[in-house]
Amino acid sequence: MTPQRELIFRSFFEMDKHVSVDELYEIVRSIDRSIGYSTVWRNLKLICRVGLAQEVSIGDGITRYDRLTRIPHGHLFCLGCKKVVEFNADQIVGVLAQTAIENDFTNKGFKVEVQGFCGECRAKGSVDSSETESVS
Amino acid sequence: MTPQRELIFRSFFEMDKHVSVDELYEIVRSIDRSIGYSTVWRNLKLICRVGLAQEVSIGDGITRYDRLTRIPHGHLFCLGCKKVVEFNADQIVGVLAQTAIENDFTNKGFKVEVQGFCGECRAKGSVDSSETESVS
DNA sequence: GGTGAAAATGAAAATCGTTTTCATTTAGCT
DNA sequence: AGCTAAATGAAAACGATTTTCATTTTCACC
Repeated sequence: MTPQRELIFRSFFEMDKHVSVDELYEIVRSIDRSIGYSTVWRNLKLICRVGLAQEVSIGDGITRYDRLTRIPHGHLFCLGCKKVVEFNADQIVGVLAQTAIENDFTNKGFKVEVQGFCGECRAKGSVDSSETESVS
Repeated sequence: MTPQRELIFRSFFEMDKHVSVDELYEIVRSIDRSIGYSTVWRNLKLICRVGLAQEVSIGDGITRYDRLTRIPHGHLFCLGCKKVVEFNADQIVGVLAQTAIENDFTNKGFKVEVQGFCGECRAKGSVDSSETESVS
């Protein structure tokens, strides 16, 4: 356990939101100026590999890292301000587990994401009306 | 409506799986050798913009395009062979809609993805046991 | 407390999918 | 047919991710 790794791990698990490599890089850099970008990247990958986080893409080309808790949750993703709100997915996991079984899959994880606009963005009028109701 | 666009649209909507730009490019190219990559890319973006498809990322860095039907569905994604199986998500949309309302979001779409291993991959033993149960 | 092998780091470069640019062609309207 | 806006194709630009490699550090073992 190098001091760099310790700092990266600590910083990551203290976050209350999904960070990108750049974001975490800036954070650890404010504490230790000498840490390299690739070290941050490699350690985030490591955290994923050992199952403590997972990569999430919200469509803007930037990979973010979502700390995995024992509490199943999904994400509400605001198309306006890019805010991410987590919600409890207890009701959904059962359905998904059943679905996996029915399709002869072993379930190793899931992602549930709802895209939309939050109240603030609706109030600000930053709602792109060209967005169509979509269904995956 | 240019002939290139028509070919790209037709080809895309005939597909029964999610295609990447490269895949669709190869397909239309086997019919019209002169079509450019950027034309395929632009038309896929266009299809998304008008709400007939949506981009999906399954974590391998390649964006695929999922034709939108009126039938809500989720995806079972095999970590072994990368196969994607769709499943009906009727049971889940209600929960998600309710969740959106509770969080003051207007629901514009959703994604439900289950990662795991399909029966074939389990039989072939191509199951990476380092994969941990994960929960988003 | 040394010692050596394996692992981790930092800087830079490579990679590769995506996106833009721009000159040219084409479609669609009158 | 003539005009304008839109679409196309080739190439270049872009940018996040990933690899390379020389150097440093950790850690197990003596």
